[in-house]
Amino acid sequence: MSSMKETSAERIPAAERREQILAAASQVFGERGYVGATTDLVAKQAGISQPYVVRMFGSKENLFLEVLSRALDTLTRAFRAAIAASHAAGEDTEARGSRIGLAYADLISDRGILLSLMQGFLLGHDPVIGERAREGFLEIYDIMRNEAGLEADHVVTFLSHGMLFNTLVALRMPEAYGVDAMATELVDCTFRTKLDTVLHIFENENAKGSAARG
Amino acid sequence: MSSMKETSAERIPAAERREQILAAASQVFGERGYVGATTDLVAKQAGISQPYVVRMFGSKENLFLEVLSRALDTLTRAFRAAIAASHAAGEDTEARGSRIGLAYADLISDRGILLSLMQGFLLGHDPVIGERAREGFLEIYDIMRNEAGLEADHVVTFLSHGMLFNTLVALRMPEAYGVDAMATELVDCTFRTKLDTVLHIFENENAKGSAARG
DNA sequence: CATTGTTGTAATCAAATGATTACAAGCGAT
DNA sequence: ATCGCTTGTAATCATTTGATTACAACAATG
Repeated sequence: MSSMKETSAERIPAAERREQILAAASQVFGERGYVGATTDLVAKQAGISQPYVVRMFGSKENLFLEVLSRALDTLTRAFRAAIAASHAAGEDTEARGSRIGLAYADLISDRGILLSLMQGFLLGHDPVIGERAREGFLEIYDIMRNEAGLEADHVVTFLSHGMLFNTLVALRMPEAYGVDAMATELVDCTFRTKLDTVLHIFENENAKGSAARG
Repeated sequence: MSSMKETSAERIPAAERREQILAAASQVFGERGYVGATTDLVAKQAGISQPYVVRMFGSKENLFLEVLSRALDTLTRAFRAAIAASHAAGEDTEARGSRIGLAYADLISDRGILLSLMQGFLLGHDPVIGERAREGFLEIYDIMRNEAGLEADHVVTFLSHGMLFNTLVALRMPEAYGVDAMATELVDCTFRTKLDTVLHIFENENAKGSAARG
């Protein structure tokens, strides 16, 4: 459906190949982190050779920065759309916050986006990636504060839930849903309306893993 | 004062050396993550040779697992102490939640603890570390739910704030305090009563870095 | 003082990995 | 067709790094 290994070695325009690599990198970086991901894994996921990945982006660091920027861009775009819709509907800040929350949760459909962001946030010590990650986080805060017009406390609460959301996804806690009672309750209570989507994603992921092994 | 490079090559009992290594590893793993940290960096931080680190724990993975377990243990101990104190004082669940929150925030005095935990949470894909991290997270949830007696929603809100707390520390956002207006407000609003502690820690860290360079 | 176990390191290994080089193969324009 | 640009890989490099080995220094014990 979405992005299997597909396309094995045919000639494809660089711009299109670039998108494939970015999609693959988003998944791999999101799953293994910046250091844990290898350019070879990204290449295999994109169905091309490792040197091509490096040449296309110059370095692994540049590739990650590009993934980070894309993720940030997708997120800010989604937030601004939600804010515009909220303004058009004449909602109060409470409703606006909820609407943005929905937009955020929708991004889970591509795990790579939220997880690559989260992985970036844990790289604060890195001189270049860390700086970019801080900048991105502050941009999100700024949008909610000054474009959505939410109170500081409201934004902090929102971001808090977002971080738990990301953490549970990174932890693969949904895999324990229905297995462990505490996990089930925690996941239930965290993902709420997006529970079905989340469980569906992890089901697919597990099935894929089993198929690969079997 | 706390843990500089100290003790250069003297003979020290294995048990004590073990603690030094664990303290060093907690810092290094918290800062660079499991993959990004090297046994050599841990060794240098502990003031010993790299092979000794590996031999003492068998493998880097075992070392991380031990750091993770220690961090979890410190945290659960602090929580249980707070819960006991709250019960002794006959507080309601609201006050109990606040008290546990204080206990959590106090752990920031050793950045390694919270950051190593957080780094562990992002390793959900790892068969062994991921499993241990899930188990640890659920143990925390279980304590708050069944020992502190908090409602599920209350616990989720609590954990949410904790994850934002950790994320901002990992991002080194406090370094932008007083520099960037948005960052200042965000940090202010997230760390609240622990603001002084947090800023103090980052000041020391920066000073140490400058001293090392200069 | 020899013996034995503990504490520690220098040297080195093998594997992983990001990056580079050289080269091949397709495709469009003249 | 062939020249030149784009798309792609195989082979290889240099570094990093977790782990291993061999050995040294010291301390306790008899």
